Amino acid sequence: MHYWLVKTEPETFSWDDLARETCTKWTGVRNYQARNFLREMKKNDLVFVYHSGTEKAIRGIAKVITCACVDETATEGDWSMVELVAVRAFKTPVTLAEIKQDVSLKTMTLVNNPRLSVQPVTKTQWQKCVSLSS
DNA sequence: GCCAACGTTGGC
DNA sequence: GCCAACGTTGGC
Repeated sequence: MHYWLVKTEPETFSWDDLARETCTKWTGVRNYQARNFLREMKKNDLVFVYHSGTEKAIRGIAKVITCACVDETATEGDWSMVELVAVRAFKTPVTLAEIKQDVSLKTMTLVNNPRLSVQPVTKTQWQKCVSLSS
């Protein structure tokens, strides 16, 4: 059981879009590091969904329903996607500002490498963020 | 294989 | 709108 965080620009694809669908193909990742993390995802792993841009907050939790397979939207190269389903929205989104303020979350990849679109989250970080969200 | 130039992302 | 950080590209 592993924990992850995926980023999305809400103008392009938002948490609400995800929540509306029963199965979302998480396509379009075109970065090797991010792709390799996608490939490590296993069915039932849990995933924070983060909005970049003006919001800069984790909006909710999704679940991996099928692990990595070929991203059919890629016209060239060797890219992967997973399928996700929304589990629940956060009552209170956890903002980047809050995360940066919290000493125990300073090591989150979101803080240290904000450009990475798929990132691992430790169990400790996961639980802390969940506790901030209610 | 190195590195400069360039493009993209994302926070501020 | 700006800029820092990072990744990619291409010339050598």
